[in-house]
Amino acid sequence: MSVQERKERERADRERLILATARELAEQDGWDAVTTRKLAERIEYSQPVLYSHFRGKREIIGAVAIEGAAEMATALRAATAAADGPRARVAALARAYLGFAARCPAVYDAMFRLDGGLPFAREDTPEPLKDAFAALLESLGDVAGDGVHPGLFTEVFWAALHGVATLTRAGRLPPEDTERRTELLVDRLAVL
Amino acid sequence: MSVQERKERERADRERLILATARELAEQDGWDAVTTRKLAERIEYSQPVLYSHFRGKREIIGAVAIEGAAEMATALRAATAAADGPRARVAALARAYLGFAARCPAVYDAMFRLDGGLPFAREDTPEPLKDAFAALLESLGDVAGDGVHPGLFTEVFWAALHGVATLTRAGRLPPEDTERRTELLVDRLAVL
DNA sequence: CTCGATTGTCTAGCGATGCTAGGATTGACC
DNA sequence: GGTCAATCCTAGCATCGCTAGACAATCGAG
Repeated sequence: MSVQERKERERADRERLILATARELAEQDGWDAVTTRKLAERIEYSQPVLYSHFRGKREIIGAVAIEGAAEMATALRAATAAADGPRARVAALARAYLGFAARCPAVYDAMFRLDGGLPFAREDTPEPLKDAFAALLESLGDVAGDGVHPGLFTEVFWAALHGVATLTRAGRLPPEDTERRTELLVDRLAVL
Repeated sequence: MSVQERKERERADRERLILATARELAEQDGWDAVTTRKLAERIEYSQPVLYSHFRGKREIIGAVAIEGAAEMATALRAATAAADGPRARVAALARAYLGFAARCPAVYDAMFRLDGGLPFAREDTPEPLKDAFAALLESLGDVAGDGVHPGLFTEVFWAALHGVATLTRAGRLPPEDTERRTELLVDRLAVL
């Protein structure tokens, strides 16, 4: 069975290579620049090989989104763990979220802007996506305020962060005032 | 000079037809379905005619965005004018904004999600875009709270609405609780 | 060790896309 | 009516995501 195992391992390696390369290309020049041809050339295989791993480009985006969700979750938890006091924790969360969006715009797009064919806000939502939301909920649930459902509050806070992130990157909001915007957001939305 | 005038009039008519058709197609099946071929066929001209009016698809999207901004501005002003009291006015504004985004998703995408080649948040930003922001500012400036710059507050409120609108339509947020989310947003962000 | 069968990979190509060059046709003016 | 410029269309380019079918490598049975 060792031959089989080696093959499976190699296949898994190649799949990781595909995702890493796709991500690299996307971060460099955006997802439109991630063509199946360019991707295939980079991994030194022909195009059809990609389709033996993923149904198509959409599924590649979806896979990157899941990867990214896991990373975001740990980034958020790391940021909030280092802060003390609810105010500082929420502020750290917001900064970490926007920092992730600014640092990895392609991954962020895969997660929240593009169609990766993933189910959201459902039972069959992939675990990493649920967990990323859970990471938000952990810090935001406490500051939802009386009579406000923590999940709903988290959704609203998340949406506000998402709006700032996307509008900023799309050039709709000047990036200089990001810090003041997050301060305002934290101070107004969170009940401390 | 009457011949010239007629020609210019016909040209302007055709340009309006192009935009209306593009918008119709986009609202039906999304902007990806708005191909230059399909668009040309619908207006009963050949493809190159489109390029005598617009530099390309991007510029068509930009033109639709400008149209949409004007409509959104009037929709927002109509909604806020009918409300009395600052709380009701802000709530009406939020509802009108999200209503517009839900009713005209393609136009909304053209305005805030896609690349229409338009400059934003600058001096040379097209007037309708500035005016749409002004429409937001008119109702939100009063509830920014002491010591908070009205423009900054408007940006944040807008970003929050934008986040709710896009995440909802992308299937990231269940649409049922939209009303509760806007209530929360209004109550927390606005200083009454 | 040989020889089918299976697995893996690649070449080549399909239908679409946005966009454009260059020829044809129309229509205004003298 | 003839000339010329403006107008429009046919045809095609490069590129896209994706796939069929040929080819080569590998495996297991005799």
